[in-house]
Amino acid sequence: MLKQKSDTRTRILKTVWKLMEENRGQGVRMSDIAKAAGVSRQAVYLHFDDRADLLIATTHYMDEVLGVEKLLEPSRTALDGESRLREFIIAMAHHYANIQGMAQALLAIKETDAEARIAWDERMEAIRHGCGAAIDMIESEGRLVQGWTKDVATDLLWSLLSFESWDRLINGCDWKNDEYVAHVQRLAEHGFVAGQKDSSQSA
Amino acid sequence: MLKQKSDTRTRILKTVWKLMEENRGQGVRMSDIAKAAGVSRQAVYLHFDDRADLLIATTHYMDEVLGVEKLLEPSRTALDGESRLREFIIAMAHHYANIQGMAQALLAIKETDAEARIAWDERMEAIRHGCGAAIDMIESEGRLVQGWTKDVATDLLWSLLSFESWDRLINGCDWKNDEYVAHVQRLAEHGFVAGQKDSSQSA
DNA sequence: GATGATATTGACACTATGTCAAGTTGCGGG
DNA sequence: CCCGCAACTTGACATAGTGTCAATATCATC
Repeated sequence: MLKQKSDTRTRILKTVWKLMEENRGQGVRMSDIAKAAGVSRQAVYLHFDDRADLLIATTHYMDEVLGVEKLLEPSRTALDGESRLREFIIAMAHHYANIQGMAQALLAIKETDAEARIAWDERMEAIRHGCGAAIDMIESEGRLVQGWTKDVATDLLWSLLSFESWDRLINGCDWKNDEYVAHVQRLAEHGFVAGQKDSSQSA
Repeated sequence: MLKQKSDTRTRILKTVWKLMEENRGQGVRMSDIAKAAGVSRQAVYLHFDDRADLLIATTHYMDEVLGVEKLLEPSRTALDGESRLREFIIAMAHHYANIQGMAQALLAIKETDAEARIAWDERMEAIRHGCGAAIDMIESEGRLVQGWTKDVATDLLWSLLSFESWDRLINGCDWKNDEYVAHVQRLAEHGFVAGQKDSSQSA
């Protein structure tokens, strides 16, 4: 691995991103990446340890470019738990749409590569944290539907908002991303937020 | 591929099952299977076209042994939509616990193998059908929470009851299977079934 | 014009899948 | 008894993709 953040390095990262999006993360070989980036296959190994390292570096690059922090801001600055939850779902939906191909690729190699698994799990943990923050806020307002523990509600919400879930609904059920947002918001609010403006059968 | 349902064939299938459970579906090679079954590696190819074919055959064998039909009976014979949903969730939870390792293995190869993908999708479709049946029944009783389409509710429930979701909650969040059943039932009923005995804030 | 970092080229080792051909074992029927 | 078939073994081989290594080329810059 070379030290500097060279031009070539960035070009490789951009290429990986592009190829992963084009091929939904599947069947992209090291040689494909090299060729598309206009370098030799070995040049890739000059900059990255191995395939896993390359993919992980790409996700970091994407985070940087996409500005994940900024994406989550509306959720973090929300004034009440319900809107925090709503905004978080919006943010996740957009984010997943951006990282789709790479996520699928990472998801695949994490089965066989320990480092990739760690990288993936870290990300999942971050999302879980976001879920937890929303649930905590809802609970602190006394609006968590009775019967839920904060932990249990967080786990369930986390599962509902997982990439796999998004992928199934978007690519398996052909939902549009705004449908995903609307429906998942509805289910999450029904399931976890008490005291909504009607919407259940009580009217 | 040989014709008869020989002893060896069954022994191989049992071995695959066992190894998949032991290793959570990961890193099980054709040679491992052969060795554990006490046959040569080539004997495996005498009975099965390739790895994908073998794994798919194993799932069929498991279905047969586990009696999937019987497992779903309580759900299918339920008298109302709400209990149909509850029973379906119980059945899925048990089933997932039984097929865990194999499911993970299939999940992995379906990315690269078209036939495996088809086999997996078929199973998913069957589960979706079960979700749809419960939702239909709930809707026909006029108890589907307002705002849902049958299709949308089915998709969401299907996603909630996916193997990936179960796996995340059981192996990622360390839930016990009865916790899974209880919590997922609760969320599903809150989300989709109107007119429950209170449980929301209206009291 | 030597130095060091960057890149190329081609050869190679490794792993796992799947294929092929030749040989073995066991068993039932003529 | 032995023919022949089916099931199985053995060992060699092709292939695909990853990762490694060594020798060489390019080029800026001091």
